[in-house]
Amino acid sequence: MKSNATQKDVAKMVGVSQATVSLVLNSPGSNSIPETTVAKINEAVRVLGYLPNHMARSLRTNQTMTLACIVPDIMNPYYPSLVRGVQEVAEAAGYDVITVSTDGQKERELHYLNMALQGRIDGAIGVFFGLGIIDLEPFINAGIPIVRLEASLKKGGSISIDDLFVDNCQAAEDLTSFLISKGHSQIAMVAGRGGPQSVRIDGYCKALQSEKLKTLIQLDDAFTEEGGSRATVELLDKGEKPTAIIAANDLMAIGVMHALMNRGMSIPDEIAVAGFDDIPAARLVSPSLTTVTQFQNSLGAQAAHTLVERLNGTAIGPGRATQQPYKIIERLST
Amino acid sequence: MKSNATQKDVAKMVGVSQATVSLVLNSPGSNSIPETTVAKINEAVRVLGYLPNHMARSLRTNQTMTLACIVPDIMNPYYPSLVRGVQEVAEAAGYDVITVSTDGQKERELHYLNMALQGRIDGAIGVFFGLGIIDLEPFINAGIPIVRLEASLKKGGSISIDDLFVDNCQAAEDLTSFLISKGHSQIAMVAGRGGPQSVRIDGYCKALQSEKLKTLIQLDDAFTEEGGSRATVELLDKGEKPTAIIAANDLMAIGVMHALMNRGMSIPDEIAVAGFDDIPAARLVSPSLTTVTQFQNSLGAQAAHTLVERLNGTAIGPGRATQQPYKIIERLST
DNA sequence: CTAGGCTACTTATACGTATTACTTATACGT
DNA sequence: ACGTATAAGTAATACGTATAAGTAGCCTAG
Repeated sequence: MKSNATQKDVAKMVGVSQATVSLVLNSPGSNSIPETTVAKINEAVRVLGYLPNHMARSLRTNQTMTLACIVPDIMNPYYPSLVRGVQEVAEAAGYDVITVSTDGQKERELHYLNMALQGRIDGAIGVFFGLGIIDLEPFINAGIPIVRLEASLKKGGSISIDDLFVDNCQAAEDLTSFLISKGHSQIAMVAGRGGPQSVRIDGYCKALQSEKLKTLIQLDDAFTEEGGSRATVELLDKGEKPTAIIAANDLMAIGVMHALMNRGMSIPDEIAVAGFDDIPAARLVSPSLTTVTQFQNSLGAQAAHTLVERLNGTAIGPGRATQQPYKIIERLST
Repeated sequence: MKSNATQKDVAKMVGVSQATVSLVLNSPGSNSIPETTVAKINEAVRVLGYLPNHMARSLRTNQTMTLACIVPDIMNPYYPSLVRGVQEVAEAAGYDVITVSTDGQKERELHYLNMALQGRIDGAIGVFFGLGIIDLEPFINAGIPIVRLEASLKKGGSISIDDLFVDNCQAAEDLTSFLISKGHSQIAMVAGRGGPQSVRIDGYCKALQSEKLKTLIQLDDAFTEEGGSRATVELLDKGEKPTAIIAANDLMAIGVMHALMNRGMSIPDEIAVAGFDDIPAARLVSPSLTTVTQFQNSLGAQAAHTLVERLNGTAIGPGRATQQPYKIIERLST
């Protein structure tokens, strides 16, 4: 079915040609069509409930007014507010947003980027785990703007891409220093193995080394609550007695808290805990979790802004890597 | 830019007509084109990196292979897993999914549904706060399948729409009965004013009345953690001494827990707390929260399944309202 | 030896729009 | 009265695809 009125129908009703209808609809005011005809066309549009066919228009103009927002997993509590930020800015600029989850798989990341080559989207904002800059090059070369969100400054070489990055190394260093300033000297780190956020471990080490304190890192395979719990149990069973634990993300931090509470340790009196990301649950747990926010909502908004500027030609020239802010949110767990 | 190879380019390279290329690409095997030609075409497709232009194809076929998933707010922790469920099934069936947030505003809900009339999507799955069945009728009549997710059985009258609903009234009754069976007789309910989940209050009342117990309802404007806290404080300040509190959703329940802990009350020993929705934070708080899951992931999958069946004609006939399961998840807060 | 049938295609058209190039009628200045 | 400028449109075309309808050549049955 889906039988909508077309410009032809509108034209027939008014008694003009389809071209005239298109003219009136697309250049409001600035053409030679008199008020009376414009009014008649608008009335017919209203009566017939005419809506432009998006596919036809896109085919003609080669513009879809649609962006892709590509994230690893929409169920990961870090991402929804990022997505929301993208949507807000994009829609204000007249773009619709397709949000997709890739599970960090390279092939799925590629699949969605290929939508651009199929003419389905005009550009993309993405957190890519699988794809490197080399994989993105064909898209850039094809003139498809991509804004990448990264956990650290990436050197793109000669390839021109817009990167938004939060300096997670520095953030981890700051968080660690913050704990040192609170009087802690035995600070452990609990993290997942590999992953794009391993720079957080680097920052942690840097802060401790500059104070000549010793590092204590416990890894687990999973970046989840369970992973955090498991790592903490292992740590304690080794006989370690840190006065503070930094987890590589909030989910792990909450796992750390659970493990500690199970051992009857009180937070923050006996031991402090801090995480990364400021997921919604961070302020909901007891005690509320000290963490580092990356202002995901603004980050998404900024990304969309950058992409839209590329698309409408406001921004030209080579891609730029711009640093985005982070902030330690002190709560009751420290 | 976006200069891709077209079927015409492929045809030219092989030395056949564009129609032949289309034929080969769309009816694999079942036509009169010999193996050798097919092979040559496929090779040219590979060499040129041909990808079908989605807009042109959609214009021609009047199918977009894209669905909309319309939710009030992707940042609300209830929705991501629903969305994920939709995506999984839809993509397996060859459909892409556009996820959008409406903030429950009628106009935005309409805006996104209008994408269907513009030929951008083939169908929609939605949680509609603003739109009633009357508003959806034009879409149904236009042959656009919509699957609606509801918190209770809605009578659609003569209008044929597919509804998936979880009997929230019964769920609330069950949850209340569950607490009664645990020995509670003073059970309060904390809820937001209005909202589509007010049926949960009905279920709560029903359970208590059938046991001749008295109801105690405290309302607040916000369905949030703050709302839950505020309502709890008010309740306690009135001198009420419930032994259990049911909140209208998990966020409020967590607010309730915070308020109680601030008063030095221990959960669940002095007072039990339960919520609805099983958001990710529910198992992360301490004590972990007893709640009611609606199996959002399966719910989304089921919705997508229903929609796909409508789209490919597997399911015909009038719309059906089908009940979906829920389950009480007992955790440590009760 | 010819009608019919098959193979392997090709030609032509339509989807709904945006846009360029063109046309007709009127108005205007001289 | 004539040439030109302007107003108010129209006609034609292209975007890339799917598909219905057609065709040329060959083969086989009768």
